[in-house]
Amino acid sequence: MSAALPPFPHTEEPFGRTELLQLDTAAHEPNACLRADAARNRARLLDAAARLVAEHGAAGVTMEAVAAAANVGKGTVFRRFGDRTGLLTALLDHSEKKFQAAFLGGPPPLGPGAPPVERLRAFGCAMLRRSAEQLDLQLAAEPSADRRFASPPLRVLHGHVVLLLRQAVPDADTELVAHTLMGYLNPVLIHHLTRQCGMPLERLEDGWTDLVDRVTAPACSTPAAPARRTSAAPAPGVNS
Amino acid sequence: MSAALPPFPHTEEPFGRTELLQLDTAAHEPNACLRADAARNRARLLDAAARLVAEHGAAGVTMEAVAAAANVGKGTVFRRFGDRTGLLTALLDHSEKKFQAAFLGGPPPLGPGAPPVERLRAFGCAMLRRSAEQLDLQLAAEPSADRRFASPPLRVLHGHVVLLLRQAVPDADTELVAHTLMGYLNPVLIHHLTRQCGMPLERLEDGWTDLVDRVTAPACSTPAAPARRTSAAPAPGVNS
DNA sequence: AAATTAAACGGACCTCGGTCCGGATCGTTA
DNA sequence: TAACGATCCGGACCGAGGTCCGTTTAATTT
Repeated sequence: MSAALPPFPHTEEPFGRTELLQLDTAAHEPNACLRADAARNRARLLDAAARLVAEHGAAGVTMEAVAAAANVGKGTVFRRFGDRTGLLTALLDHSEKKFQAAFLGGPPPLGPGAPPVERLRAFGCAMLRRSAEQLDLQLAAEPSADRRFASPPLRVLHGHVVLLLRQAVPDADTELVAHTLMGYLNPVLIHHLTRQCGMPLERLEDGWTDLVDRVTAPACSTPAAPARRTSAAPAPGVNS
Repeated sequence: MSAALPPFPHTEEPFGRTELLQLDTAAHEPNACLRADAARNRARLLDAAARLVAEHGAAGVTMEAVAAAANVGKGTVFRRFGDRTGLLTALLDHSEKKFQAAFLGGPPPLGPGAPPVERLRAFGCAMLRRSAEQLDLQLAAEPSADRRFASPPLRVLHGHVVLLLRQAVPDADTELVAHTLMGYLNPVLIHHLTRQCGMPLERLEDGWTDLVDRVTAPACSTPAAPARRTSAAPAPGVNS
């Protein structure tokens, strides 16, 4: 119906189908097999974009402005990054990679070594703090609807949480619980709570640890939980 | 910095500052004190929009198209509804009102009369089902960032959940927990899970009741919950 | 080194959301 | 009913995202 053939053959796959959990470095290592000029322009563009963001904030990152500032045609920007969110995402990529490395292989309590529940706590707090900076960029990069949850970075994060949850609360629909947890860390929500409602970040962090505790608490005889047809199975559809 | 004076004096307040919880009917009753021609055009526009949505889906609702279909100038559309999301929101308004009435004053288990936890369960399931239809419209009406959480409809929903939570789990930062719960019901997430991952709605419903149970479970000695500086107080900042 | 081809380039062009403002209308007051 | 001010109307206009397609260029083959 709408599955248009790629208008640009080699657009930086806005959101490829990275298979499950694994550092998505390889698939995303940028200047890998790019033609020389392409790589050069990519660098120029990213550089220009960063400059613009520094000068005029995320809102100042106009596709035309970036193109101009990089001495490059508008079409080139779209070819490389697909669309605006693609460009912004690429800008955030560096910080993203660092964070992934931290909770996948770094030292405890974020990385492996600590008990799952504790890692969950650390995970959320780290994300909250990371979002506190970068908030404007993250908001601007927020893709509407579809891609939002399909994006590789989010998939990695989600997958990580699922893994930890499976250890902490095996008897649960971890997929769904993970989405709940991740929802709490949604930049849009964080923005609303901190910037619009004026909540201090500490309160959000407390809320997070409390949430983790509640969600991972042993099911100690909930009073009346009628007819729960809990289907905690891996699920039929394409997971994510 | 950006607080522009209203370009249009009488634009249907996209998102007014309705004070706290209360059926926002009064404040929003549409054709109230509108000039005759304005009211007439408002009706025409809404009608045209509905027609377009029926014919071409939510994506077909272009501001220009609506204006044309209603035999009205483009500016008029913006004057009345502020922007695209305002128009879409107005379209969803009817269903919204019905739903609000149902859980605020309707029969149990949705309305008052049942125990809080049970009402919470019903609430989520009802929302899930309501979203299942209307999904495309809701997605299209989704305002980006800012207004997302400031919108009166969402405030009412959120407020309701807060109220129920205060009864069910007095010792908790209900504000935050409510946001968590509402996050689970986010149309974008529902869309992803049902349409993109192919999860059956039933699974989401099970997930909801399970979530409610976990979150409202009595705090029965969580193993090791170190140094939780739980500040469950009404909170300093502007609540929402 | 010349030929070949896949990919990259660039900018004209389109669409759509949103703004502006001169002129038409409504509702009211005298 | 005549005049007046507040409100509304409409469509020209603007900026930004996104597409197209003819041209240029980097890599590979002969």
